Amino acid sequence: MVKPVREPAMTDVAKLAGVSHQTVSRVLNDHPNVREQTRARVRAAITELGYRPNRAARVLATGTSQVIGFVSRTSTLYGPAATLTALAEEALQHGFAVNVESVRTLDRRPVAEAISRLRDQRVAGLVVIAPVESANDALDDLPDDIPLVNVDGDPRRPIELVTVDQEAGAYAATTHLLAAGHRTVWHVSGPNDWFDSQGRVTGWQRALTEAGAEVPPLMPADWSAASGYRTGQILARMNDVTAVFAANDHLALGILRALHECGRRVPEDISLVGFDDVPEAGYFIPPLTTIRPDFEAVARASLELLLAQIRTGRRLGDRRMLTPTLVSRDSVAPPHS
Amino acid sequence: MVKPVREPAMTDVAKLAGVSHQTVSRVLNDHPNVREQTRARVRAAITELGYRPNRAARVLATGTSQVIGFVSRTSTLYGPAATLTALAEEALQHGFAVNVESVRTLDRRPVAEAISRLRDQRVAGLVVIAPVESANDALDDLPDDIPLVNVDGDPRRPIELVTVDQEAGAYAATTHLLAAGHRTVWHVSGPNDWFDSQGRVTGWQRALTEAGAEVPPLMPADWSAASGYRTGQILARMNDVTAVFAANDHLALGILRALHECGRRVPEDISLVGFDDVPEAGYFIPPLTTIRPDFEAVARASLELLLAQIRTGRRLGDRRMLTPTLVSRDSVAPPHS
DNA sequence: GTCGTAGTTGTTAGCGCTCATAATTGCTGT
DNA sequence: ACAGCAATTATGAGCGCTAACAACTACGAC
Repeated sequence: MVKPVREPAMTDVAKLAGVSHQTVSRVLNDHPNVREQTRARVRAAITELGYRPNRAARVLATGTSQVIGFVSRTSTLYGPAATLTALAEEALQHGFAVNVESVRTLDRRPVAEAISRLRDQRVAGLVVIAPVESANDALDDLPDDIPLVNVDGDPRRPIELVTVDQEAGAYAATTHLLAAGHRTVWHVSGPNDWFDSQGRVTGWQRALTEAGAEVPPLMPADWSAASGYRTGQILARMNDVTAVFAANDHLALGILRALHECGRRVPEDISLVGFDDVPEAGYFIPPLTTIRPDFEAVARASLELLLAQIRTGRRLGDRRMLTPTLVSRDSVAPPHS
Repeated sequence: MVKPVREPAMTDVAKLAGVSHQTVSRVLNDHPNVREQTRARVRAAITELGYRPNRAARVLATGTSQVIGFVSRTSTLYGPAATLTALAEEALQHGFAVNVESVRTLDRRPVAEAISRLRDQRVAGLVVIAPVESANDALDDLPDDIPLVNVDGDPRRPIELVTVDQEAGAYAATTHLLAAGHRTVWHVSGPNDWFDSQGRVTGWQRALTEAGAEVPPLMPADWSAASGYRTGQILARMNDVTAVFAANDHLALGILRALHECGRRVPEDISLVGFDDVPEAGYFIPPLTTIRPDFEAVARASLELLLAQIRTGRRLGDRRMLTPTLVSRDSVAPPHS
């Protein structure tokens, strides 16, 4: 590991193949106008030497890399994790690698620093998961000559945005509950600085209002099962509650347990709908009816918008809003009067 | 975004500050022997121009980057996701970025290719999550001059390895159940090509054997709640089963639901212990007693071993085995005779 | 036989940085 | 005031690649 011999470079390959380094470069980049025979000789030399092109040199020479920067909060929340893995794989299909910067909080400073580090590496573009305002602020500092896609970000900002239609999802969830015969639906929301939360609240309210149903007070929580549990304990004690829409599945899980402990049955006494369709949602007790966003589609759309920017060289202001679907399972039933 | 002016480079800063580019380099790298006044002038020029150092050029010049390559299977399994985020953050503390390569399968080829791509970028080191044999095979091709840490890999291979002591965890789970008074413990295992699964099976068997308990047949499954559910349906029909150790929490969730549906109560009729302590395990019905590996510690240890290799310039053959702890909740009780 | 042309290959000059080294500066002490 | 020395700063040569252009091959047309 003490560097005894330096790794073979293009010139070494060239020498061995008896051509110029430029020809090697041509072969590597699949340029036309290289005789088949020469190409073969170069290929042979490459494998013989175990040559691997130096990306850094290429980046330096071309001014751009085949790497996409990804910024997200450190967390094991299902959504971001699912988006990341999907994105990495999708990027690979297009010949890009993904460079991840995790930040501990979504405050402006740390997000801006993460972006800055990524830019130092001359990433070809940036995908930022910015579900709260402060993270969006960090994007303001960016010059508009760098390809950028904002996932789950502020819908009011004029940059490329890919997002799940939270409002439509929440609307569907609420309507589904109403359609089952419930007079109204309670909502346990996520942190109120998240756009996701805000959208879900809006959709819930709209569904209620349109249906002429009373809008009960909001039950605020965060995304955790723990806070769902606490909220559930309150819900269980209010006997006019017959239907609840939880802002995500883990919240729903906590609620489920609280209701169970208090002897309120789901769906017989109370109906419940979640959001996210985490892989295990179908195995809750009872299996949870929930809203399923397509995270792979989010990743695909993000990459698409990003590549379009990289290709054309400028912001296009495109947006993609993906409508989630309702997955009906066993946690919803008509109220017993 | 059409590149009208090129980004400022070191020489531009130098010119503005009235020094040589080398002095700028010194300031950037915190070298001593720069007069305070000069340093200030350079700093001023840097901010005035909005200069950002070009990483690629630095990599080219030094032959090494400040980036760590990470290879893992595309998945939303809790363990790998948790390890990744923890690693990314830990790496940052040490001035490293993390470059993620997701692979769709853990077969040798795709893993080897992922590693190869990372090496093209001259990453300073590699962290590979290789929980099955085929992924480990891909590591054999690597020359030993590249820093490497294998997470959850084959314990028999002589490379740096960080792993959770699966066997100890399984042993603790099984013993816990035995200590509650159960005559024996059934085990629902993960995919049998995973080392994690194998270790858990071994630990379970050892605990049983040492206690002189009968070793019941293994119930094979994969990591999913769905397969836990299917297995649980069988378990529920066998009335000599009083205690079950599930290879992970999601499996346990599926089992919980199957048992519930069949009218078998947990823990009154059957006790259950899981593995992983996913954030929501405490909100299952009933709250799940489980084994908690410390994924942050895994990330920390991995980075430590990797940095040691990077520093010293060679493989040290170090290993770290992290003992998980038992988190006792409500899914275990004595059998009623 | 010479010229044009397309197809192929080679040459040169950077990209922006760090390293090794050389040159300069500012202080000592005498 | 000047050698002597350390602290500071400057110079030049790469790192391995690509882009632009130059140059060399055939080969048929004139």
